[in-house]
Amino acid sequence: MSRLYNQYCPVARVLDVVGERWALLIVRELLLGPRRFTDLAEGLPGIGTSVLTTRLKQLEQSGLVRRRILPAPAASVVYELTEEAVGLAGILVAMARWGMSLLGPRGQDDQVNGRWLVLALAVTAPDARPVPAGTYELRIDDEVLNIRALDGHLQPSQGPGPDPAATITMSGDTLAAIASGSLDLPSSQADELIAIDGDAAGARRLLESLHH
Amino acid sequence: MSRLYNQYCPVARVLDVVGERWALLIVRELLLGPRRFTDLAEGLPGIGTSVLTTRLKQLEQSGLVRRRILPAPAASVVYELTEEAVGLAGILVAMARWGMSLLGPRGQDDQVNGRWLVLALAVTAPDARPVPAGTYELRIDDEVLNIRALDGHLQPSQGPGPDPAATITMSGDTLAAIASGSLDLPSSQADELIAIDGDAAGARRLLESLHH
DNA sequence: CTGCATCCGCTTCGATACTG
DNA sequence: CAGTATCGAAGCGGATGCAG
Repeated sequence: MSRLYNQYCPVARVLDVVGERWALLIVRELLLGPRRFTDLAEGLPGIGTSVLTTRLKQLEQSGLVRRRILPAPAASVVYELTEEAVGLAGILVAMARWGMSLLGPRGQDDQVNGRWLVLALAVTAPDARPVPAGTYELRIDDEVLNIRALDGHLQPSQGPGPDPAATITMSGDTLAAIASGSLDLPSSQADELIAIDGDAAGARRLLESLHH
Repeated sequence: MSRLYNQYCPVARVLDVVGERWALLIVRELLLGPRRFTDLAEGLPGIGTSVLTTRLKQLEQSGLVRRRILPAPAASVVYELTEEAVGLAGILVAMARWGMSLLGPRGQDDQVNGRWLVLALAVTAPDARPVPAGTYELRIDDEVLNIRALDGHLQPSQGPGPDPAATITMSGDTLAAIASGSLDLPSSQADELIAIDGDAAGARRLLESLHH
């Protein structure tokens, strides 16, 4: 078991469960949908597989993560959040919102990942101009994600979007550049780096909300 | 510097700054007002003074905590949250809300502290029946705290309340018993353990919201 | 190939003792 | 009171090994 604070305090109890290194980032990875062990390891550079194993076991024991074996023919193991863990989303959202102010310019050795920034996008968008309702599919570095927009609220998840209003293709580097503000969105440079198929206006509105 | 994740992700950036052990609990302690080094150490059982020193330096360097020397005649050192850190309150609130479901019955060796539960009180109250507006002073184990209620929102802070509508005196154990549900509030047993001076109805309403 | 377990060098933590 | 010094124990990161 992890080292406990032994405090009768709700905040301390949360930290008992997800306060150790990597734990909340694992939850972040699973927020967009189930993932396999190696996918998680890849999305968490530097974690070390033994720590990942330990954390997954701890999270499973805490009832936050479920280990599930996909039905044939896949037959592989995936990890997914339980219903208990959906409450954690509120914490992640609060962290992501405040963290946007800490993001600053992209550091020398900062890794970039499409799912991280899609999450950031979904969290910051409600503060910006509303995005037209619909599903937007994002293809970022060979990863396919989607965001469902409904009355100002944005729900991100992994996989192709069902009946997308627009499909946006770009690199993670480009998305990071938008987030950092180093790439202006209404620019010819941006048009070269971003391919939009479908509702271009809505897609632009979505991306604009990442940096405002 | 602390070990960084090196991810261009708002959540990871937050964890870079407050993700290490004890960091968020230090912020929790400071949420109710400035505190001295030894007060912090006392409110964080098991921390070890060298870790506390390290964390305070890191938080100061991150611009979240300010080290201030009180004017004469006190002339002692206090630590307080900066304006940057107020955004952290949203994270703590999200954690406290979700953490209430993890709280459960009080464990064998769970420490109890008035400020922790006052924080819990302030966070859960908006979900319950509204508390009449006004300031409520809480005296818990020789610690004096207060909660300002205004249209459903509760703002806790340390020290005596200005012009309190009611003064509530009780032990931390009693407050924990209410939170855990092991002590029913409208009961003769509770009346013996809780002393209310002033607006008893409002005070009861406040305490009721801790367990609903 | 995936999903770990094991080992090792290093860092961090917890606890206590000590100092201006 | 406000820390610094110290030291054993625990945890982490990286590499490697290996079974299904």
